[in-house]
Amino acid sequence: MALRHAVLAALLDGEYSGYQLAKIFDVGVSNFWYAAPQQLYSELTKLESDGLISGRQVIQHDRPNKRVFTVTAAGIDELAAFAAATSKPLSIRDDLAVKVQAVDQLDPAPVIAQLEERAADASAKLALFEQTLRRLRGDLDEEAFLRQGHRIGPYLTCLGGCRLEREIRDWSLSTAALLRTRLTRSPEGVPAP
Amino acid sequence: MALRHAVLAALLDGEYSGYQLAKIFDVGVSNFWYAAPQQLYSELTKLESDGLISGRQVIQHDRPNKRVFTVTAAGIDELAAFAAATSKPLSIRDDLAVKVQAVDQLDPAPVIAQLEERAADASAKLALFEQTLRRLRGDLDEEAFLRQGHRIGPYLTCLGGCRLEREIRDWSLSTAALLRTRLTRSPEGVPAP
DNA sequence: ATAGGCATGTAAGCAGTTACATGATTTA
DNA sequence: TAAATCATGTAACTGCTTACATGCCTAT
Repeated sequence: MALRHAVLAALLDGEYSGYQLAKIFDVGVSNFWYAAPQQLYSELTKLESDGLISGRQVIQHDRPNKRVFTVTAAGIDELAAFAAATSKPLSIRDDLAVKVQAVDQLDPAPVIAQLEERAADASAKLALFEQTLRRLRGDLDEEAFLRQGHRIGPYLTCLGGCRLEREIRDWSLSTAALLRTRLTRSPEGVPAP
Repeated sequence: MALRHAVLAALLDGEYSGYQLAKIFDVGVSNFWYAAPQQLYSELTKLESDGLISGRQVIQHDRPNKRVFTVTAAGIDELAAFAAATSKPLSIRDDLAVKVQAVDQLDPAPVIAQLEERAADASAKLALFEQTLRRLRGDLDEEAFLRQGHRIGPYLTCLGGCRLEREIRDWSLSTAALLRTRLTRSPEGVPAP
């Protein structure tokens, strides 16, 4: 049970099809849960047969038809039970950090390049999240929205996503810059360990 | 191929046994890779039979004997190839964020409690990482160490871990505080969506 | 026509989690 | 003597990733 609740939470925002959810989960639902399309299609099937969501066919004329899903009362109950239970610790897995960890015994050039890419990706994601925040709060400013708005959950998680992306961007840039400096200071072969 | 390289990178710091690695990976190796003990024991077996690490028995009199491992030349090659290849995107999975996302339709009390726990955990982890930083840089200040030190990889990833934990702590605290405020303002039942 | 976005799946394989199992030694 | 720490595994299961497969509609 893992994706299950993330999908239920995402469907609280409204009706979505598997394809639409795939796009949402591709950016990671405000950064805290990634899922591949294939996972979603099979999870939706299971959730529906468990009665936690219900699907509805939408006929489209300009493009292929789709099935959109809504959370049922049983689905809300499931979410409530999940929220009350203890959480698994946050899990992070990062290839690039492994490379940085080992960078002293390795050619730093590809690591630097990847850090710079990562920074660019983080900037793009940050921009996306900030746009989402503006969309969610509408005319209100942030403080007013957080005080008065209904449905602030997605806003709060998106704020978390922004924080994270900012740190990733800054860490990646400063790490890349530092490794570059060391490169030029010891042009040929850093002293072997 | 996933844990593989994280283990190799961790073993660059020196010889470790499965049990010692388990403790390192339990905090998440500066936060970027978590692994359960059972994973490590089986991964170490595989890595050794692939010739990427080599084990050595250490006889201990005060406690059970252990086997410690070192990265072989082939292991370094493997890491180099890994570092040069493109990275998988950073992956995050966070139960608690799912709960926050859904918090509008749920009882917020347990979510608030968990956010506060999370903040406390993050503070503790931050303190631990800052201690690691001091240990790694020894007498030098950070700037000097980063300029002159050999083996700065673990320091850099640990800096990343600190950034992350700080954000987690602050986000958790401000989110918990906000949800509390809304609780007291609408004591009985937030208007149903 | 062909590339790209929309839309939904199946199947196989690999990685990660949970539960179980064992045993020595040290500290309270 | 009971709990905690050190030390290492096996087995079963679940969840995630990768590869493959299909087909519609729109824009170029």
